[in-house]
Amino acid sequence: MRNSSSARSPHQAQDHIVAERKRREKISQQFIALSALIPGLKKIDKASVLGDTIQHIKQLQEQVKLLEEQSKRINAESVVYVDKSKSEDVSDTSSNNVSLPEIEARVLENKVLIRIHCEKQEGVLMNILREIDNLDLTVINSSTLHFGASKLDITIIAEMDDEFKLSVKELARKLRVGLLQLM
Amino acid sequence: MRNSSSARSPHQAQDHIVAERKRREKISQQFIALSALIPGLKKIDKASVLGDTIQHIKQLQEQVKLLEEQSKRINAESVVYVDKSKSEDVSDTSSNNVSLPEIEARVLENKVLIRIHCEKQEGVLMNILREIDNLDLTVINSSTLHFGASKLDITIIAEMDDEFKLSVKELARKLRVGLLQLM
DNA sequence: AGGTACACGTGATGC
DNA sequence: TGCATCACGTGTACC
Repeated sequence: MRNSSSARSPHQAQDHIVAERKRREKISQQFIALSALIPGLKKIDKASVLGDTIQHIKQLQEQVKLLEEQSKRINAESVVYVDKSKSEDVSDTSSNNVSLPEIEARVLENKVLIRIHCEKQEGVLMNILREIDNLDLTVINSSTLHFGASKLDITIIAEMDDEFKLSVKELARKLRVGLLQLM
Repeated sequence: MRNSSSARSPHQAQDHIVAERKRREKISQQFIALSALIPGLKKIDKASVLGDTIQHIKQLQEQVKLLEEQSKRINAESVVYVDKSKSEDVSDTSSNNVSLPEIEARVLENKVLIRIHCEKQEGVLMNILREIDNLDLTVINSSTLHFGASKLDITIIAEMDDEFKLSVKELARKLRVGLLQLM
């Protein structure tokens, strides 16, 4: 109604205007602030800001969910737990009980550390050493520890010739190939 | 000006009104959609929605950043390559400096294998053994190999008392806590 | 009552 | 010329 229920004294009307101005200003500022948080925002009209914000939030939430799942996986119980949560998934649901050997290789300058965690078996060490020899590595030190009744934990420190350096990946792969065929 | 520069024919004026209505409706809908994405939102006025959205986005972005860093750490930090045919990417672009010790624990029946790969340092072995003693473990065998000039690779086989069994996770965690405070 | 919040119609501006 | 977007003042409703 033009002027029935809403009677307002002049100062009230002015207050109203000012208040509304302030409200708009606040919202406007937040739109600006929000825009700054949305990457790759080209149009800055309200609808676009809101739309892109919605998309961005969805994307972020999805990403967080994924990363957290991954994080859970890592911290989940496995037979092997490596500190720094840097772990290899060893939990093998589909695997057969005849556990395959685990082979790990590290390279430091021209030295290489090779570690094999495997089933106790006749002649394993010899085969490993032969394999290492094939790779032109010189053994500097080695240790063979018996773990329980059935497992062996072998660690070897070796030296690489300068003219024949390998990446850790290649190394582990070659060792695996060499070892698997005799198990 | 009341009616100088802005002359509008009746249907134009009506179009204007309708268009504006549509625009407002769109924005309004997006506010609703946005509200649904913000957890723990109590007030639903525009200012609050925008404010909480801003906060939520910041929080999400922070979280993503953290998780991604952690993820990088996990996938990159080490030069370790474990077999199981699952290739680890070893490429380390953002590698960090002072490598923390890597602690690994395995449990087999009442035996436990503990392996620590860390910087060469005075008294490391003693501290480890003390820590192991604190955990009521009995050392059966151990090996300390020097890897290059700066690294140590220590492997220990120990026995757990039946009445004090630990999970590998607890074990590694306790060892880490015990070790980190002296590095 | 006094404060807060909203939707509306309207004039202005920029492509 | 139109079309889209905005800020404004205003009426209204809720507590």
